Amino acid sequence: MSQWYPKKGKVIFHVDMNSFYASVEVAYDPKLKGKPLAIAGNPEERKGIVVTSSYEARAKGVKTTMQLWEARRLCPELIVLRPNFDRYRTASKEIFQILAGITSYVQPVSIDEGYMDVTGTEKHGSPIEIAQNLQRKISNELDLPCSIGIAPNKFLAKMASDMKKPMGITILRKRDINEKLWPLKIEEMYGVGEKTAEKLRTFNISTIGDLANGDAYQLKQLLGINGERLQNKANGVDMRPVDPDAVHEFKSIGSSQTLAEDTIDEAEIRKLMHQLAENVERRMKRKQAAGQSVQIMIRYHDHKTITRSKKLHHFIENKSDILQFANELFQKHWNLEPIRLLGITVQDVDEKKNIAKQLDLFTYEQEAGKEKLYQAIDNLSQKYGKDIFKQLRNDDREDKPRTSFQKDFLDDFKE
DNA sequence: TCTGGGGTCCTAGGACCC
DNA sequence: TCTGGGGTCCTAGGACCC
Repeated sequence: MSQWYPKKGKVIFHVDMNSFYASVEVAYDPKLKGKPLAIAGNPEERKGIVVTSSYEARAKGVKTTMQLWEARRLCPELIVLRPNFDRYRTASKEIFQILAGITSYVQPVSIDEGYMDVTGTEKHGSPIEIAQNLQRKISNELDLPCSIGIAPNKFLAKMASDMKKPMGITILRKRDINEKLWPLKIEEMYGVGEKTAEKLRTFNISTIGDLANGDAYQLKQLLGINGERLQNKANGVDMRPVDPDAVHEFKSIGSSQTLAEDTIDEAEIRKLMHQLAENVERRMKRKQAAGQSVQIMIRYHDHKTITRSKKLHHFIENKSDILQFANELFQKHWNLEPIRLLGITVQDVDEKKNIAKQLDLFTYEQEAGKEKLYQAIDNLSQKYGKDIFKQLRNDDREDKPRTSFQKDFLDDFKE
């Protein structure tokens, strides 16, 4: 005899560490417990802004991104520490190891938060019991507080974890959204920032409920594909799976820095470019990665920011290569006005083991040697008109059979 | 005083190919 | 010949998140 079962949905957790950097510092030095604490950039320079603060500091009005001098004015007894990223990375690894004790479907989304798909893990208890145990374990073993949202999908879990802090556990079922989600102001919705909230307000949409029940066609006109997605989420619909591999699919690695003072001094700029290229190289090495385009970012004195990038024909990973292409872009595009910030990012990045799969090793080596040639062809084509040379280059890229002219040219050129 | 630094995803125009 | 449409790649910028 067949029996009807309600189709069971998924159970998704969103685990969110509470004021993570500050909490790690307190766990590391318990004397800080109960005191107003802020983690901030260099207080001597203008980048001295609050990155995170303890709840004691928040009670005095200290907020993330606040200028340090302002935070100190609000809270004179504020203890300020510089960030210690190695410490935070270590704590993060330990947290995710604890989560992995329940299921392998864990997707870290940043250093201090992640999703879990705990569907079918009944042997560890009911969802609420699992959440309580995780929270207790992270607190007992690492002395770190977290909030956990429990829901049928990622979006609702994310919104739920935000509802009770610190050390909260919140369940947000589909049938609860009308009461718990819809009254929230639209800017509290994950994925809605200042600009989008502003646009939505012109449509008289000021709560998540307004968005859920808004005109789908109008929303699409206003926000494109994002309008559709946001409205679905507002209605509790989000099909994105928890993807444990997403963390390995990083796409860019960059480093940028605001200067102590705006500058046009080329020696100083060169020094900073070196530093940035070195940072990028170090982080690429750590991830065993290489990338296929280079982007620079220049922020001028007036805050105007430009990005310029170049796609390469081969993968790069070393400081010298990164610096070379970054410098070329910089020379070409700097308008000689005072610079406030510089950045270098390598894009189209992948782990080297994956690249080796795409390209056999022979090709990989060969590609590296071709870059100079391509560069020269680019130059020549600018000088003599581009058609013949462009064709030449495209044919070469695509490994089409070459005409004898092209072959001769290439051979000539190599010598 | 003009908010740091690390990211992801989307859009839109131009070039180019079919 | 200027006549259309579709698709992909590259580049630059914008919005958003932690």
